[in-house]
Amino acid sequence: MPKLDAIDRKIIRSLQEDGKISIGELAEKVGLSPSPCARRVRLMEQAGIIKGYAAIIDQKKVGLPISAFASIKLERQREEDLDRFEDAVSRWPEVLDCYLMTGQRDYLMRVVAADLEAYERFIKDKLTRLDNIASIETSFALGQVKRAELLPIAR
Amino acid sequence: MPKLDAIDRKIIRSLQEDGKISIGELAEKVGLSPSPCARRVRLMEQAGIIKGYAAIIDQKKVGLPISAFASIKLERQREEDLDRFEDAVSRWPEVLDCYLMTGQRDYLMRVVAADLEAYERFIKDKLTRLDNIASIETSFALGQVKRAELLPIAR
DNA sequence: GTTGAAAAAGATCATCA
DNA sequence: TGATGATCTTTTTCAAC
Repeated sequence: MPKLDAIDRKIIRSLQEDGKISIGELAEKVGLSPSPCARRVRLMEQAGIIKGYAAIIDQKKVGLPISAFASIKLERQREEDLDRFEDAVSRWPEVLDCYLMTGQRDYLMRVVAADLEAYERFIKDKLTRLDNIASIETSFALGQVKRAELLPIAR
Repeated sequence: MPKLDAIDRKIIRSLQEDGKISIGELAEKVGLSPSPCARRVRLMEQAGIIKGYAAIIDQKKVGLPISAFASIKLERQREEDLDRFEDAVSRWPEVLDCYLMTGQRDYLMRVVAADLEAYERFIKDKLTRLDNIASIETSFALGQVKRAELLPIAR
């Protein structure tokens, strides 16, 4: 894994703020000429540091105002039980974020939905269909205060 | 606010999967010629449906392996108390996600950090400096199972 | 909404320092 | 690792249909 220097970090920062910035502009921002700048970007893409580029969409404006957080406890926590659960989660498009947690609960996931009914359908038709679920606790978000893409990387 | 038809939704879907796809390729994918396709993208950008474009960065690979979830309860919940809290959150780069919640806890936020010490510093130097914090409960993520950008929009 | 063409901007690559 | 310059691709912006 290549080490990141100050210029790499500047590049990452700029690309998180604007993924569509041109190489020329980016190069100018970080104090390089376009070629070496493009080379650094390519290397970071290949190394998986830059995983990809995405348009950021307003959830509400596309009819998905609900974010529900579900805390999930499994009955068994062997490696293969976790893998099976994680495979399922990866396939469900309603689950936007999912973390394996320390402490009481095993997983914390954020599920988006058009309304409460759609969320209930997700729980009933998908989540509870898995054997191995010990408990589910849901809290709903009243609003998104922040969802940032910009990681707090040292300058 | 313009209504989204099936083609708009396809465009959104493609742009979430690859924010850097060219207009030509995108047009082909959604079954349009480039000009109207570019126009639809521009309109959705202006309407704020597409909020922007960002590079997706691997948190671990840039030295930020810790994700901590902090549940926060405020002492007072008047409009202005919430606003003040949300302003602070918006300014703190360590907080990547933050939601206003129903139920017992007022806010749920995800804080990223290089290590536990950095997280503690965030809590001590920033979060607890706010008056109006009644309680903080932290759980740590052992790993990120999923963080998707692709919203589950009806086809 | 489509097509086609021309102008402008951007990406890429070989090469040299 | 960075700079330069030639080349090739893509985007944008028109017009006309």
